Amino acid sequence: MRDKKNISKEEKINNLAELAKALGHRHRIKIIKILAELPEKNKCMVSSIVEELPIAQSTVSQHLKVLKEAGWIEGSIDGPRVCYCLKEGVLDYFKKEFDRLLL
Amino acid sequence: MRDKKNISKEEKINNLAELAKALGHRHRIKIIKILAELPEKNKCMVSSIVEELPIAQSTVSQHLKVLKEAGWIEGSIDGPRVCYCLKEGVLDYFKKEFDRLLL
DNA sequence: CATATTAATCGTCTATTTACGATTAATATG
DNA sequence: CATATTAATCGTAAATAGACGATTAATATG
Repeated sequence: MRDKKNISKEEKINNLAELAKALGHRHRIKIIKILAELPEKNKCMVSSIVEELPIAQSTVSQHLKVLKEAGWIEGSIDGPRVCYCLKEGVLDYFKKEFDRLLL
Repeated sequence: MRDKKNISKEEKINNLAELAKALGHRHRIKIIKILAELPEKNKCMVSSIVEELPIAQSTVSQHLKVLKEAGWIEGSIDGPRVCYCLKEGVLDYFKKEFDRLLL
């Protein structure tokens, strides 16, 4: 989900596939869920996410990278911390693309 | 998406993850698209799907297996042919679960 | 019954994914 | 400045995924 404008149908399929693939792991769904449940516009630091998952910090970091590269989340630096949040509108974007492609 | 009733939240996450993971490949999205665009209640034989994809028959067969096991599609035997269709209501089911879990 | 058609499965190869601990880099703090 | 905190990256191991051609199994058909 790099750029939403001017992309071909084929690219839309690749796009949706990449988003779906990134969604396709229980720990990553959990991460998205955590971020989706944050109060409006809030961000969540990595250590909080790590606490909520039964896997190592380095593994969480890898999952965050997958989600970021697919376009689900974005991070920002806050001192020695890094905070993540869902990309604006990404839940709707995913559903919309799913609909447009398959319904 | 084996059984939609009486499953825990954790199982719902696994469920959604499995559906999303199966959706997360361009050729499998194409297959779902082909089946989604069939006239009401129609089925599509494997050879037709193979024709529409740039990969070998055996590979298509593997993708169909992934989609079937995740609960996206079902197959029925018709003479020497096998015909597939989307599982009834699966597109809505996926969207509903996505919403329930993440919105 | 022999042959053709159709699709699943097998065996194999290569690439990717998922996990971990260890290390590194960046920033805060005493 | 030395140390602590935080998160990314590295290296690695094991498992899974995705592709192929060859084979198999099941059913139709001449």
